[in-house]
Amino acid sequence: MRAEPDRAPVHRWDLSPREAIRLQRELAARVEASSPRGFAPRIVAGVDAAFPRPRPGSARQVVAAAVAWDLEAGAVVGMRTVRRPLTFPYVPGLLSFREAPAVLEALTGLDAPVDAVIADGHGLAHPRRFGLACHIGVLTGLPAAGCAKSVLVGRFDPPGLERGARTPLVHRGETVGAALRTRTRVSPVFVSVGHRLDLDAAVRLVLASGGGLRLPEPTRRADRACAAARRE
DNA sequence: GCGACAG
DNA sequence: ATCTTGTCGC
Repeated sequence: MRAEPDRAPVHRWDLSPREAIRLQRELAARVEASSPRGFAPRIVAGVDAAFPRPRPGSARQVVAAAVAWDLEAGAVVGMRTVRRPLTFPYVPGLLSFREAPAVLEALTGLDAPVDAVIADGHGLAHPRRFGLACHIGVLTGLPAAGCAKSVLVGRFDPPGLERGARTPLVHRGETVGAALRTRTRVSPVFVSVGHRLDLDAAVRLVLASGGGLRLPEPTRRADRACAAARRE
């Protein structure tokens, strides 16, 4: 994604957990849960982060990667990795404050026109309806979906065993995502809306990006890129 | 008060 | 997420 000349200014990241929660409540109101008219993504970016064990004496860092995947060509058309000092602890529900700063730099540094983003975490399937995917979506303005490997909040019944089978992920009486079988007989992933998408579109995006493996191809590539960037 | 808890 | 030994399957 090419950095826009006049993007909305980003907020600060050096917040206390308490301030972070307050910010989430504010930004949650900006999430749009409907898809753009005629939404037909061609290039989807997968983003991921890793945390190399700190070398004795040095500070912890976060390695983030963004990979642009062309759905039509089935090929990587852009990639970017960044390393930044780690400034926030892992707190369930506040993952974006740990990963998003680096992820956003990798994403905005991508030299390709991104149509949508898939983050490895939740979107609306979050205690305050503002998971990592929402944060990335709202700050970039891009349609975004969350694709997590395990649940943070909500309950679900096991979906059918074939690829594409899905059941609702429900939290406090509302459907916040879907348990989706991306591969026959393999444990489901949890898809939720990040921004500018409805749940069906998010599910379709994940299925369209998953070449038969459990995780979407863009996400796998981003994970692989992080692994490669870890030791450098 | 006791569990649960994305990555 | 990261660490970490052995084990199972293609």
